[in-house]
Amino acid sequence: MGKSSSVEWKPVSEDLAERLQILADQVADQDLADEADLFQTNPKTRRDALSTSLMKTFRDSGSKEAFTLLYELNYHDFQRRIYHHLRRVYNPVDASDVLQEVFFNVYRYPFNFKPNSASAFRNWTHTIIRNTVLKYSRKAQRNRTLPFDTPNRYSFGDQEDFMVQEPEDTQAVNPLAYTENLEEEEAVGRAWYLYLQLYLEAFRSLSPREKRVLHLTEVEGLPYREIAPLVGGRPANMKMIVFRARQRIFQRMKARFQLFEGNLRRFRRDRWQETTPEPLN
DNA sequence: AGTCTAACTATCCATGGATG
DNA sequence: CATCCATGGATAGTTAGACT
Repeated sequence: MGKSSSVEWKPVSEDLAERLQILADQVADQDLADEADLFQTNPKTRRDALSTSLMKTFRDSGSKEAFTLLYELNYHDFQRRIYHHLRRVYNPVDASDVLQEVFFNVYRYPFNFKPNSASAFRNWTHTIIRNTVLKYSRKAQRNRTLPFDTPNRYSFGDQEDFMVQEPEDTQAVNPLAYTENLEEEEAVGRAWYLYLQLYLEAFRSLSPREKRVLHLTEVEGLPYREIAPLVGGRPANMKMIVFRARQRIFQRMKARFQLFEGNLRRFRRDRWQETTPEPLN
């Protein structure tokens, strides 16, 4: 059962009922039409259920109007819930940034939403709000942290003052750091490319069935119960195929890395011997 | 040796009752 | 009423033993 907010809901647009009706007709969703009617008679208790319906519509159809309506219906309540979470956070966080990020996440990950109850939207967004507040709080914490050896208190004669911890200037560009980052990026890029090459080589050594199951699991993201009928077998068996395939890939990559390391050591030793002059007797 | 199955553990997430 | 927290369901990951 949904815990609808006690905060008075204020209609953002006067033609809400009409817009809901048009949307329900457009996507031919009777459930949405019904929820829109119930909401008209009792906006206080039916907002969660209507939002759940709208979110389902947005997830399935990608309708921008559905998302706009979701925003209009919920942003007051979201703001209130964000402020509630921020009360327990010590670092300075901008509530409007969090609100924006929360709606951005709703927009970006609609496929994560599972409308299995009327309060599904409320519960789902509760988690998003909490996690977003935590994320911003941690970020603020990091930006306020000083190195261990930085004095946070200094004195002038008999006067003492505490150093004000200012947020870092994220816009500032340090040339040395910029060059280091560039070199680091290139090194990471090369390592990643090598890693992918070895993975591909190991993947090719798998049986066609193993390749298919691994692809369906890791690329398509299907659960085992959906993969089982596609390739034949039971879900438990799919687990084992994936488990074994990953083990094989790991073993093969490990062997190749060891070979690679051995060759590198030999190469370095040979070069050292070539370039080092004979000791004088 | 390779494959399948069942059983167990770990983790995530939604839910609903308890609490202040 | 808002929030906390224990609980249970769903799913993934792992292990062990039976089977071919």
